[in-house]
Amino acid sequence: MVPPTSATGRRRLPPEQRERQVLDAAVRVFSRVGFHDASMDDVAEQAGLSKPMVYTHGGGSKEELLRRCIRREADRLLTSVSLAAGADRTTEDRLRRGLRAFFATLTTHRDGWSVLYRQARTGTLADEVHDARARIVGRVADLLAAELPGPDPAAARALAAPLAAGLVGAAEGLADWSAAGGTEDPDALTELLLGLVWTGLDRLRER
Amino acid sequence: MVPPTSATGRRRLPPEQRERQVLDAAVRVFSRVGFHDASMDDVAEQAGLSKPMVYTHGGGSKEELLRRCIRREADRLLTSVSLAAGADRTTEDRLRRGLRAFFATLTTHRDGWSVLYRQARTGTLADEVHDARARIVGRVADLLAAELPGPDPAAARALAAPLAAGLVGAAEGLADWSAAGGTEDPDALTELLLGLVWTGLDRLRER
Amino acid sequence: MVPPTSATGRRRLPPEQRERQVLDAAVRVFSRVGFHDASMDDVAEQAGLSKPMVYTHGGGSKEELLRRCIRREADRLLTSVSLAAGADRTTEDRLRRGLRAFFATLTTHRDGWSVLYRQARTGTLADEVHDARARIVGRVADLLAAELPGPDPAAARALAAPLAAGLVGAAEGLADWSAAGGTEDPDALTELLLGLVWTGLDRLRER
Amino acid sequence: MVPPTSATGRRRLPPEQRERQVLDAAVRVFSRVGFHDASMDDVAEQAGLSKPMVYTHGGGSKEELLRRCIRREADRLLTSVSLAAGADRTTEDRLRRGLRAFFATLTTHRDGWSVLYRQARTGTLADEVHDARARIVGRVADLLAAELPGPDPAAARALAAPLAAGLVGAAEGLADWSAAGGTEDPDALTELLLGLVWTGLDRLRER
DNA sequence: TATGAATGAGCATTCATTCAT
DNA sequence: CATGAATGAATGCTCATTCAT
Repeated sequence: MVPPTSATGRRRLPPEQRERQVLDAAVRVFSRVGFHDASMDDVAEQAGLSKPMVYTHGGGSKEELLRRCIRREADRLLTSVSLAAGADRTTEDRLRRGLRAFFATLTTHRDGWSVLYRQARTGTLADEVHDARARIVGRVADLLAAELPGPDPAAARALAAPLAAGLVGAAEGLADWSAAGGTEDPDALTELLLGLVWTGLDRLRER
Repeated sequence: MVPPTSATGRRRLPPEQRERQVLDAAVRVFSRVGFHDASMDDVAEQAGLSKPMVYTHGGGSKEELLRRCIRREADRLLTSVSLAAGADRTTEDRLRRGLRAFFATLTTHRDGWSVLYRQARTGTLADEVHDARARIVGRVADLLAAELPGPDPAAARALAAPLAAGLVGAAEGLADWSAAGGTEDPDALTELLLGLVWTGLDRLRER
Repeated sequence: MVPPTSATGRRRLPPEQRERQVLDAAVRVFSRVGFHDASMDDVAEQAGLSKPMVYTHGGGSKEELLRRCIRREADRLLTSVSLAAGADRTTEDRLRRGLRAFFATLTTHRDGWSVLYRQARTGTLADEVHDARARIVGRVADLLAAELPGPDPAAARALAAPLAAGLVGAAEGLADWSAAGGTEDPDALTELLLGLVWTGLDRLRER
Repeated sequence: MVPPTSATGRRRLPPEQRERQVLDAAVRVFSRVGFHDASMDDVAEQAGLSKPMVYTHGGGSKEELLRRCIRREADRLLTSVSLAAGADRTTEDRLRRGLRAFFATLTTHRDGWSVLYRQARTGTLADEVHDARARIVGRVADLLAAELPGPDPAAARALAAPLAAGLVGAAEGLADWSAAGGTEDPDALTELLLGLVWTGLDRLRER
């Protein structure tokens, strides 16, 4: 009469846990073989569930499943960076802490990073990815805008937007370099990026 | 009696023109709907050719077709940047000219850029894309290494590599911002990026 | 409330029945239009199933499907002949009964015979067919070798092999003749063949 | 002004030679990879001609090309056997000589034999192959009918038909055995077959 | 005449998705 | 709730065949 509480915990899990189970599997599979080359069977197998379960708890379609993966990973990254950059004194410190959180999250959740940055940058889901990245860039832009001097906040915001885009792009570039064999130490990556964008190449070369 | 010299040019073209025709169509289609969601029928239709022509002049498989697209667009970008950055006096000038060429090429060949940077970052062709980007980053690293002072060239190279990765990433981020509604003026983009990486955020904010 | 037990039996059948269903259809289609000219669509339609079912229960590829057909039909023939020839007294009787079973099986399963003897005698599957036929010839050779006198069993085997090849070939030739309008009566066919190979043309003509 | 009489003899051959060239190539290619797996490109390449030439001189379609190959090889075999069996005294001698010619032709023209006996025994061309073989069987039946005693020629013919079918089948079976590693000596093959069908297994085992 | 170049049409195979249980 | 079994719809690729030269 007691429901089987086997090691796998097969039966009767609350929906939230099921969704997490499904998303975890999806993120892992998508990051490994790529969204298009991954089959729903693969996801189901990775999750240890049947395919209909994946559909039930994954949004009902493969595309929606990826969408949810992207959202979750973007949120994770955003939250992490926001929290870290939150309450420090100097701009440089806030930048440093934010970047460190960025790199640390990447390193810890490589699968999520891969789903967020390598999948589906064209096609139907391009917008989703674009939005996810835009949120991050926007948050960084907020940060920068608050620091840029001048009487006109609108002008500061207008300048901050492309700077944030470049800054985040630079971080991504460094992340790629890291993944391709560069250091994985978040602190080192952070200092490299600060050297580039904070100090400026100009002064860097005079060192 | 006049041979059909119509715009479509249905019959009897030299192989080089055919290949260009096929690659042009492929780049366009791949950039619009994405490699995986694009069918060879789509490419053929876009090219105004039959599918066998696409196979004959496109390398024999869909994957090889994308490979050739990637190579062509990477070469285009690399050549453009290399030529522009070539023979100027100051480092800043060379950086400025190189960046300007980078942004100008992107703006002029948005489809190619998309194929190069947004397709196939996972799966079998990931390496091809990675190599293409690595060549560009490598070229930038050469440029930077030559400018960095210090007695040890190896150390300069070691520092230049991540800086180049970050620099190119920043350029890509700005390119995204440009595509998403920011300015398309190569000069403006260049100055933005120079402000970020050359001058440094530090001094930028003191302005 | 009654589950659909219609003749077509569309849903939920045990795998064995499905496999039989698929193989039956394949044998029929292959024998009618030939392996190469038959499409998997044809097989699916003949089976009253969807194409994926044919792949699932037919081995996963067209070639493997034919392979399984060949094996099944060869087994059927071999079993039938072996059982019949088994335990009789005189050599002539055993030969007669074996031949009778051979012809009876052919007549009853013309499609299977066609798949076994007329498909794929070239190409990748030639070996499979060759092996299937060789097993039959080998069994007949065993039979003959046991009857041939002489002290040296190896020599008997060496002589039996080509004789068996000829004997089976003669049976096949008669089967063709039968299919082309000759009698289909297994007994009559058997006597004809016995007259040829047992009595010998020599004495036949003296009758 | 003189036409190029290069080693390959490329230009301006009489149609008959062209047809032979094409058929030779086709027989070779078909026998090597099988009719269905052979492409017209393969045939053209083997012939050292362009594909349109193959169409022009090969009957206009792949199927017709095979048809002509089959006919030619069947004629070759039939002529050879008929000539050999023609004018001898005893039945046994005529049978022996005919068989010898049969085996000799097989051995000498394995490609032709393969085209005749292994290709297209199902599908559209089955009839063609069947007819070719039937002509051979019919000729043998004529031979046998003339030798069978009895007052009624029709009865003799009726008996001769299945016997001939069996006899030719036996020869084919031996030919297969020969190709699979048995002796290739026509005389040995002939004696084996004579032992089987002329003397009879009955007396063979008393030896 | 002889051919390089072009295509229409077909076919094996794979999955995302959904019932019947 | 959970699933094994089933399928509709695509898609990559090939090849016999035919023009334009």
